[in-house]
Amino acid sequence: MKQQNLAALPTLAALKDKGFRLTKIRRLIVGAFFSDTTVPVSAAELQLQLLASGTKANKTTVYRELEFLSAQGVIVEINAGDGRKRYELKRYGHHHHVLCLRCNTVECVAVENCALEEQLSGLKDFKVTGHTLNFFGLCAECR
Amino acid sequence: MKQQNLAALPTLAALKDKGFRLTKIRRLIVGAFFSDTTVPVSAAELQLQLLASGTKANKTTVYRELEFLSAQGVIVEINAGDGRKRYELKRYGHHHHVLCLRCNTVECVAVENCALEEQLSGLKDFKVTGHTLNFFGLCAECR
DNA sequence: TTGACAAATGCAACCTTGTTGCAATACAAT
DNA sequence: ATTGTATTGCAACAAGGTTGCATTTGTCAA
Ligand SMILES: [Mn+2]
Ligand SMILES: [Mn+2]
Ligand SMILES: [Zn+2]
Ligand SMILES: [Zn+2]
Repeated sequence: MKQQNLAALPTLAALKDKGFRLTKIRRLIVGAFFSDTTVPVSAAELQLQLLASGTKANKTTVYRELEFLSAQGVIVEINAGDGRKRYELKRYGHHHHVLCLRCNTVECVAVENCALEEQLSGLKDFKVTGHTLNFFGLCAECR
Repeated sequence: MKQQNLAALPTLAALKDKGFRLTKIRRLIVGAFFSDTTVPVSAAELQLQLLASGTKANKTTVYRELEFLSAQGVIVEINAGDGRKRYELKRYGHHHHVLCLRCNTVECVAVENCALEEQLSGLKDFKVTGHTLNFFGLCAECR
């Protein structure tokens, strides 16, 4: 019962191949992103999850690991508009997000084929490289 | 040549009718929002504009005035995803924004009839009350 | 196994954006 | 001019995040 989150293993192996180390915290964080919850998670939430599972990680370490995993393309940063960044596995394709204004929960919203950037007009000299579409309102529990 | 930004006057008169005072800083800030630049502005930028035009306003005052004008429906808050809020006159209808990732300039993007919220599906118990669509990339000067 | 070296970590101090309590000031009605 | 209160300034605070640097730990080669 030691090694859960089997899906995380290829990712960890790839990181090791690139010369990075597989530390306890790194394994746990990657494992957390691969675990059941598909909800985007913030640095503080992640730190708490680690603590709950018995590992005390410094705030700086968590931030640095999130930055690292983003740079390595393992996770992506999500800015839902409230004051904190969240992260989720990059494997999910392009999609949008919904934020509850009361409990600040973020949900992912699938999107078939998003053509928002093509529909954009009136920007003569602006090179668009991406977009974020955030809906907000009240979730089931909060409405 | 004392009173510029004539378009700001009805707004100021309406505020006065509601019992609020027309202080120097309030006049200047409302005037700034009505002046030529239609680019969304942050608290710090606004404070600098005031300073450049000869009026020193405290940081707290600027934040409180932006909050006040938002509450009064004169301006709206914009969250472009970088770490700072911006504000613009509420008179422009619903539209979206473009953020330059290098110089952090924000531009407004008109939108004919935005049906993004109607097209949203798969959220059984979530009551959507609004959305923000931010494009990002490189502006003319930065690309 | 054991060293050695670099990657990763912890800590404290710092930064930015924004907020709060409270005393002092300045509108505007009288 | 006087007065009541909206507004302001100041200092202190708070959340989220970053940085420098000394210490620890993962990895690999001997
Ligand atoms: Mn998502
Ligand atoms: Mn705008
Ligand atoms: Zn909620
Ligand atoms: Zn730019």
